[in-house]
Amino acid sequence: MSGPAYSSVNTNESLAGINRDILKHWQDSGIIKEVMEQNPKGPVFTFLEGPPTANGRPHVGHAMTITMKDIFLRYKTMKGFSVRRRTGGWDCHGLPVELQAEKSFGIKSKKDIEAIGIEKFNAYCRDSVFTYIDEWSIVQSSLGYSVDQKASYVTLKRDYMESEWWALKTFFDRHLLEKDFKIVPYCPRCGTPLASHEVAQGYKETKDPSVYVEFKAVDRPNRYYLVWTTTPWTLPSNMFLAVNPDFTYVVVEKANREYVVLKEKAGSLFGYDSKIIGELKGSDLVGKEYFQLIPILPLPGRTLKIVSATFVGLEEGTGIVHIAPAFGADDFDVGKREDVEIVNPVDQTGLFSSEKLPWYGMFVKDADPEIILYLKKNGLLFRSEKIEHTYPFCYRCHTPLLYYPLETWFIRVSRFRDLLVNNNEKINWVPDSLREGRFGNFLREAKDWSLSRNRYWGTPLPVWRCKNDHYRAIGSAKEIETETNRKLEDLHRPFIDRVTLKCRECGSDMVREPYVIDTWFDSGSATYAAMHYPFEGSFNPDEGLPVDFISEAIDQTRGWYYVLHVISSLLFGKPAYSNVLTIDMILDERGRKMSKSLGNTVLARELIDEFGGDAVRLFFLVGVPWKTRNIDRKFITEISRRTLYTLLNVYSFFASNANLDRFKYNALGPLSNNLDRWIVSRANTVVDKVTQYLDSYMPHLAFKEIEGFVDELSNVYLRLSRERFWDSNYNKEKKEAYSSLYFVLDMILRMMAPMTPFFADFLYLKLHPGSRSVHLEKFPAVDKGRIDGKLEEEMRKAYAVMECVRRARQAAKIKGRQPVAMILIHSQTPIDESTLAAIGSELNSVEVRVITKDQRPVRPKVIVSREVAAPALKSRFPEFLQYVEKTDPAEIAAAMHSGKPLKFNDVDLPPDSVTLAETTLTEYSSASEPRAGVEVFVDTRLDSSLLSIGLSREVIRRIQVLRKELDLKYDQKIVVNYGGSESIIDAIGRHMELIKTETLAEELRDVKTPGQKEMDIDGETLKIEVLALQSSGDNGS
RNA sequence: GGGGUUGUAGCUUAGCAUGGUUUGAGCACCCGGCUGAUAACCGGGAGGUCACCGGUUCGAAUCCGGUCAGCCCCA
Repeated sequence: MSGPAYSSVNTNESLAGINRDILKHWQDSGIIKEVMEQNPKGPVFTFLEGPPTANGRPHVGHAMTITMKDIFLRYKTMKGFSVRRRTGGWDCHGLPVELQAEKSFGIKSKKDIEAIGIEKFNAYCRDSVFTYIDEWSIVQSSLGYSVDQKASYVTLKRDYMESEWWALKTFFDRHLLEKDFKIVPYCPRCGTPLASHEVAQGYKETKDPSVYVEFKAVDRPNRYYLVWTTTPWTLPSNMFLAVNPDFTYVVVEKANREYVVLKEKAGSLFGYDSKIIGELKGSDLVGKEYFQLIPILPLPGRTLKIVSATFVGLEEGTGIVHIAPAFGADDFDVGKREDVEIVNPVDQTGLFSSEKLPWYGMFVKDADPEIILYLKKNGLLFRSEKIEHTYPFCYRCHTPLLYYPLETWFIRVSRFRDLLVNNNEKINWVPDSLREGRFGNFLREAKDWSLSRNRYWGTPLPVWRCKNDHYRAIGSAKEIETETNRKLEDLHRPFIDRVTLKCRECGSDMVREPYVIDTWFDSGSATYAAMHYPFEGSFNPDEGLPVDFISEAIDQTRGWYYVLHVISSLLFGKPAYSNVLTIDMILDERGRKMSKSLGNTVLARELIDEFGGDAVRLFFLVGVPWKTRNIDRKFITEISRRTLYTLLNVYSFFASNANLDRFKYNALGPLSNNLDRWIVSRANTVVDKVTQYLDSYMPHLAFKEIEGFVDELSNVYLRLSRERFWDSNYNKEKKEAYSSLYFVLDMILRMMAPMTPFFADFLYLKLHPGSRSVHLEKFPAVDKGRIDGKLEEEMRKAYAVMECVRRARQAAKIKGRQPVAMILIHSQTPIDESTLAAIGSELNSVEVRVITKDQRPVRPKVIVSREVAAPALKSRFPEFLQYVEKTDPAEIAAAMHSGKPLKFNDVDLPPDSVTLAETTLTEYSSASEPRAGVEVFVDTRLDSSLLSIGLSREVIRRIQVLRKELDLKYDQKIVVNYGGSESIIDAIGRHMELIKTETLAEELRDVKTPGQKEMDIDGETLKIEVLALQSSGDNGS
């Protein structure tokens, strides 16, 4: 004989334990690989992993992106897609890695690195990027991330870097990769420019000087241009003043000097009674000459003059801007436009390097006070104060950054703004607002990409140069190998630095430009470089781009999303991806950003160990993914209990009953019972919605739908169906009930498989003892034929009736198990009586009747509005009250409906003096549910026979409680010894058979025994003892 | 300083694109009930200036403008 078909579950099983067991099952039986290789012939769905760096530990935010990605990988697999590029990826290069290496070596500068040797330094970097690879791997697998970790792309690999070289050479040949002299954010202590995202990390509140200085005009003896700056150290390098040609400027007279400032600023600078002696357009000022403010540095062969610039704004300063082309991007552009030679008296360590200056050898920021003093002495200082603002500091050594002119290699992104914007239109952004918002805005003003870094650990820039300034880009390792006749194992520094080439133009030696590239170029190249394109044939941009799906956190809009988009657009002309799901940050329990300094970072591992992967995944599914959310451990428990433990119990209920009846699921045939047809209809409706939500990348809405359905299954369907499952008669309808419950459970588990992969598989395997994994199954398809919208609507109404009955009973203090004689139901829309039958057991009434509006047991009631009627009637008001009380409300109602104003003793009553309402007849207790349009009336008159049944129900329940206390088995037979007050004994006597069947009692004995427990039922006494019957069927376990 | 985004009960949130009874839920809390799957459930209660100010409108959580705060990005 075979055992039970459906194995039992421990309803207290820990989720973390389930996760571990299922993971082991997957690993032992090769299911993970099998899942990833599903549907080889199916339609293709391509994913791309955004590569993290494994030199840090995965935190809760990483867990969330993993969850989001995996949901869609699993969903698409179950929908029959062949999911491609299902691999991880690791970002390996860059300054943060170097920083860790420096710390570990205990060094601080580039000189130190070169003293150690680049080879040794880079070897350390290479190892350190995988410091936490094991922890990442554990987190990924314990979250169920279904990607091939072994196949991960790694940006430090030779093949990967070689593909980037190919791209860079392509750009070089198209004149998109060029060397330029530009202003870059630069750390004078570290001797390197910083990437914009690095700069962003270092903004701090700081106090800086805020000075207004006077530039003397050439054309008018006493005229001065008033200029504001927070960087006095740049004043010796002033080469222009800039005004906005569209603004209006005024000339203010004060202490024998004429000052030119923006009209709007005259009041705040000179007081509102200042003497304005002239007004000029900005364009009138353009071209005017002025004297050098600090006449020390020579300005070769030119005069100083005012230029026009639209970046001059109204908010800050005086409307006249000091321009030092060496120290600001806007300034630099002016210098370039005017075609002047840049004056830069500051060296690469941030010290004044011109011996002519009195501040020679000082760090520029330290020279600020001295310069202010100099200006004051020379009568050029109008005002000097301090302001607080944010300024970028080096995130590594906290030195204030300088905007400094350097030779840098650029990618000419700005020429392709239109292409970038057009390609953006083809992307499905979730949430939609990013397309036009943050991302779109950024594209419209896309800047040239400053690509080169004066550093060590990165993909080397593959450009060589000879002494005659001929340049050549290399697009493959082979190109070098052929030319040098030497094998090139590693493309990194310092090995690549040793490669010299012969110049094709002049024959002289070429050496490599000594830069590495921005590490963002690495990750942004993932589309093609991960496939070693074009050196291998497995990827073809015509078919392989855009990839179908990527998903990252919001900070990647300007990060990975951007670089992917730029590189793909410039290289292949098309967008890199077509669907993007973006999530926002998880904050700490108090809503603060997680940060190392606050020590409030939550590691992914901690959470998973505590709650299990499924519970953690569920937490991410509640609420809108692209809104910040606070981590809430109590809620993680709560959400899994609400859904997963409920399902566990539903299964447990199913399994224990189905096994008793030896039920085995075969197929879902036609259903005769309304409840069964209803829950199956609901299941299909839910599948339909969930499918739509997942297809539009709204996982949270999909889950919400399932969550609500699980509740409905447990608390409506099962609650109302329990009696049917306990029926000893194993008939066709009971089989249908089992089949329905099984069918619905199966659908739910398959829908949840992408969301809670472990738990869904755990129960699925129990439901399908022969199956290998739910993840090898299909996502449930909607059976439109099973959807009955009208029935669903009817059930909603029936459920509302149930709630009303409970409320009405409670108001009349009649317990649920006390039967009543009559319940009347009125519904605004027709209500189907067969649906009401489904809730019959809950109503517990001898008779249930649907009535029309007129049949309701109510009478009209007149309500007098005292605050309206009393002032009109004055002393007659009490008389009026008496009249209303005595008169038939119907009479007053008729008068009100006549349309004429009401009168009382010849006094006109103001409108709204009385209003009509209804009152329920005293024999009934009523309740209504306006949204469902139903109203119920419970007959509160209980005769002795009803009360007697009620009492016997109470007795049954007490016996059941004792059974439970004794921990008896389902089918354990018992004997009951009872006693108590007269009405109880009478009730037991009258309903002996009912009590026996309900409690599995062989015998009820009216005797006094010492073991009897005494209890109180609404003032009546019941004494009772339950004894297990030692029968032959007792097997003791 | 600029751009984006969010702000609804102690907590998690629905509603907002298409304005319309008293802003719905869940958790936690209090009272009552139910319980032969459930740490479940049901009824009731308390808890909301829908961040704030102003505008449009007969009517605003919803549309518009501004302010404040958090977060992201940029300078």
